[in-house]
Amino acid sequence: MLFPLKFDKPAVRALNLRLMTELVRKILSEALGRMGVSAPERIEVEVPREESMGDIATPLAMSLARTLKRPPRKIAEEIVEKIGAILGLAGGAEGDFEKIEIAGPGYINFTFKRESLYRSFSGFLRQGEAFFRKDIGKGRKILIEFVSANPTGPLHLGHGRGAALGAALSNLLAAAGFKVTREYYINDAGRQVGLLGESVFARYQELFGIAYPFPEDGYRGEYVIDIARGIAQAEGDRYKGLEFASPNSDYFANTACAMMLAVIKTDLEGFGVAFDVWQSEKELYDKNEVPGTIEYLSQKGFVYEKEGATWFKATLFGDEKDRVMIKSGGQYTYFASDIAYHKKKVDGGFDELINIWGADHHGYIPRVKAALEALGYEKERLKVLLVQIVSLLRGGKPVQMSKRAGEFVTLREVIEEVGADTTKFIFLTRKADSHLDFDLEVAKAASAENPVYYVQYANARINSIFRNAAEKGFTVDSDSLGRAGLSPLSEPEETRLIKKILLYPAALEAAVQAREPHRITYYLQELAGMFHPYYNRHRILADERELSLARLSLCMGVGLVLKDGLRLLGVAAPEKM
RNA sequence: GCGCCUGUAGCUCAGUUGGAUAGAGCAACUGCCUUCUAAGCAGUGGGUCAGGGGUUCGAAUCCCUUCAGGCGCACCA
Repeated sequence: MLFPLKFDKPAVRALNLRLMTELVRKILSEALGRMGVSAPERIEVEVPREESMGDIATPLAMSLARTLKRPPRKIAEEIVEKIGAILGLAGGAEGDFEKIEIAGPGYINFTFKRESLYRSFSGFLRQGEAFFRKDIGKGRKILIEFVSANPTGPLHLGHGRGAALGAALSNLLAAAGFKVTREYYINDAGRQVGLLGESVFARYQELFGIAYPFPEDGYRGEYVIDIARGIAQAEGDRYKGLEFASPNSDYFANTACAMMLAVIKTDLEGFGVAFDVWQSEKELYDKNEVPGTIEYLSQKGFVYEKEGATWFKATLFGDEKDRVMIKSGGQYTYFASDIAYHKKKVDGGFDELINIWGADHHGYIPRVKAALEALGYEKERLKVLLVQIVSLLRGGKPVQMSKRAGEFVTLREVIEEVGADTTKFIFLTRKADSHLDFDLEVAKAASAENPVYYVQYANARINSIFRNAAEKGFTVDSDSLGRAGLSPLSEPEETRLIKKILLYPAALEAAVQAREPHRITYYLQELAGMFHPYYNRHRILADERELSLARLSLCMGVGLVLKDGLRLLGVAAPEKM
């Protein structure tokens, strides 16, 4: 069943390249229909590398060559012929295309008329943000869990990478019509917090001159002493000389954990990363959700006892071995609470769960997915994004970090040294699963040539132009500029910029679908990389008023996209630099 | 030993989900500020897409294999 072709609808007429690709798809699909060929589910279209190859191209004829058993160019010819007939019928629509031609091994290249591009661009200025947005999510609920660092120490650089990615991805998905919940899971139960508590307890005793044996695997960082001081300040010497046992041990563990968490929250705030929910692991125990979940799995027959421990039959769901939930000593494993946690997530009515984990946890994925499946959910519902290790360098040399001695460079220190925007931008110029070398000297000393400044500077320049334009009596807002005539724009760079801007929604969509914010980063660099040379070659505020107005419109478009993109990445867009 | 990630220009990395002649930024060299911000611009050089096989009209992209780096293979978190 073919859709009705109505090209003169404003929705198609006045929109952007993304819709233009849809227009091309529709035409192609219709052409195939008339040839008696069933169209593929998704007709491939792409932006050709060379400008001379048109604005949009499709390798459709080539991919059909096999099934039709005919030469690609012959197929292309027939498609183009049908398109000619369709456009003739549709009336007015042919006005959008400058030419449609066959090239290379069988590409069909579409070139839009310049006026058509200009019309779309003006529409964009008047529409504003609505132009960028496509409702891809349609209200689907996504829970995105990230950072979730143990509250036993300060955040380090790797956490920062996860934070930057999670925040940007959340922004991106929310902008695309998903209902996003940002969540931090706090591992505030179990052995590690106890160990933190004991470490603090030992330092506390030291403050009063009492030698308390420091726990074997204790936390040796400087911050432990800070916490001990804090407690000494609040409570004085009332714990002096006591044993580390309940209820004192609980007090120290909980207090240390709470204080550490407060530091983490402050650091994340300083990094510009916010969460909607802080989910406590301890709360899962307090509300009996961990034993409850095990019981639930047990009723389904996925649990057994062996050698005094309680096991989950993970192998039934594709994991390589079964996993312990309750140790023979009676304690729950981390995995046990994790099952309960993920049950809570899916029970919350989320259509999709995204976890951002450090790559060193990748071996953990099959068992969590297995647990989800045992709970009755498709494992596809959970998507785990692995963030690779960040190697911290200074001047090309690795910065020594000894976890044993508790010496490591924290996220806060890096932010203080190189700045939050730069740090985020560097994280977001890599895809998550590639290793990342973070060189402090490069990030900082090269700040003049840092890519983040390159992008921000383009926006600052545009704002500077606007200030000057306002002084000269131009009305500088997107609505009035959206009504300016664009026909004075005759430079090839100007058309190129307009096409790039019209491509922004497609870039967003690709980033959303792939769940990869770094695509936005690259897009912005490309856009800025087109604007700076243009600015350098042509005066925006030219002698003729009409030309100035048209160029101001162009600048407005560039600025709007830059600001929107930076905002999604969580990076500032200063008006002056 | 098994599993996952990575390998693209001297360095750091992209590469639109299999398409046309593989890109950018650094670094190197040469130029450009009395005109809207030089955190900028113009120009030059730079490649066995780790190696080898395969799949097909077409491969950096998919499959197999070898090599190299990283990370996992707990009744740890």
